[in-house]
Amino acid sequence: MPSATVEDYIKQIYLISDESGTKEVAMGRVADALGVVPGTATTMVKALAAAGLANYAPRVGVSLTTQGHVLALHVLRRHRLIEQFLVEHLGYDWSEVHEEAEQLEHVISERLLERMDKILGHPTVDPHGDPIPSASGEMSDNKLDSLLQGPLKKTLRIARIADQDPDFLSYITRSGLNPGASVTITLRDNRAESVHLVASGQQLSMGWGAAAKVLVER
Amino acid sequence: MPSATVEDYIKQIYLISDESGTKEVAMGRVADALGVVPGTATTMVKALAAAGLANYAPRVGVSLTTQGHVLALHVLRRHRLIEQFLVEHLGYDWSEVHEEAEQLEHVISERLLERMDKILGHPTVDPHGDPIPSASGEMSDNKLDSLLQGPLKKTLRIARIADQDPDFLSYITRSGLNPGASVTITLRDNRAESVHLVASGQQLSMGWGAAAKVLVER
DNA sequence: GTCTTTACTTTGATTTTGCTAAATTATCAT
DNA sequence: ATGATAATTTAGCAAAATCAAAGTAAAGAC
Repeated sequence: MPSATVEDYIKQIYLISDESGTKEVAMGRVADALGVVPGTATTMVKALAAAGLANYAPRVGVSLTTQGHVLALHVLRRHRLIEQFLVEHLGYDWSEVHEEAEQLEHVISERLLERMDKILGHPTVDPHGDPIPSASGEMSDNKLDSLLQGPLKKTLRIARIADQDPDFLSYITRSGLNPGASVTITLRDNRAESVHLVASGQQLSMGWGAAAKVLVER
Repeated sequence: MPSATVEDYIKQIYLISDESGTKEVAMGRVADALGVVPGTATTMVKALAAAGLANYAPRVGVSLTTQGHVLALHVLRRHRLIEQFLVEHLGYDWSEVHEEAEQLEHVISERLLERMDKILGHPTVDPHGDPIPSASGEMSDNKLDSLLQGPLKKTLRIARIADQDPDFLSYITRSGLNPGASVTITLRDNRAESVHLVASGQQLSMGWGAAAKVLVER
């Protein structure tokens, strides 16, 4: 069985690759994501390659093999199902589930995972709106617009918040921008790099950095 | 934070001490319980002593300090609450919860533990009838008779099965001797070292080894 | 086209954790 | 006292994961 550290590396490589849209992930980004010095990442990624989980090209980056991809989706499935379970059945707030899931994802058994899945009714997204891979490794990847791309003056639905930081998430909650809530983009100001919104009757504005993390649909 | 291994050592020392009724636990028993050679146990127990969790007297044995005792009860609380939760809320059979809890007990957060406790209604025993220490470290220790000591021809209630082996537990289930079930001891045969019972209308008999693990009350 | 910056790799070492094997020593029962 | 049993000591291994620091390569600056 892969160690918790290996699972974390694979997961991060997957997430970075997915987010950036590139197959190869630069070592620097891996090192950053794992909070280690670059040399450590290089060493570890070589080990992943030796274990058949990744392809490593020096000075280019790392990509996942089929096997690595499968593992990444398994880890993500565990993580997100746990988050969903904590919110649905343990009374957790969605802003506080990440840390707990981070630990549990490495020790939970297949059996427990599938029981949770069944009890939850085979959910396809977690509390943040992140898609949950199926047991067979499929995952919906409908491309969503962020508040930076979505149309103005239309009623949109918050589909996903692409950040796990509790502070940011509770700001989102306070602003009435939880997944599922409705929002209308009233104005985008390119000079000020800000977006103006109306959500649950309230007017508010946010900078581009934050707006990019709020994904909407419809 | 103590490692999973440290927690396992402390837990086992507690359990052996509790079961044998002696404060000091011989190193051999520790080594056996943890599945290591005696030298390993000696080294580890010295480390526990250095960490203030145990008192170690060479050639005598190991006992827990107050701190170690507190830790042991915490670990036991986690383990047993998890077992109870798996049975009550995840549809686990009581014979299969032990392994899962063994893993989870080392990573679950205090917060999650207390949520589970609350949702379960602050149970005082787990699915095997083992008492669950309270958050403040108290634990009921009503001395129970086993089938070897209980009175003959009285209706007794199964209170606890003092074994975690899935095989044994599913034998218990098949025999209708789950915790909570009623049983009557009809005969004890000292020559044959056997006990004869009636449980849920069925007659059965078991040897002393097995009978000692079935604890009854009333 | 050389230079410099930045990113990455290499090397060598360390730390932590847990373990074993084998030799030695103490304890206890007879 | 003697021998058996149990525990201890010592020395050492091995895996996992890390860092510091020196070296190298590639890319853009000029």
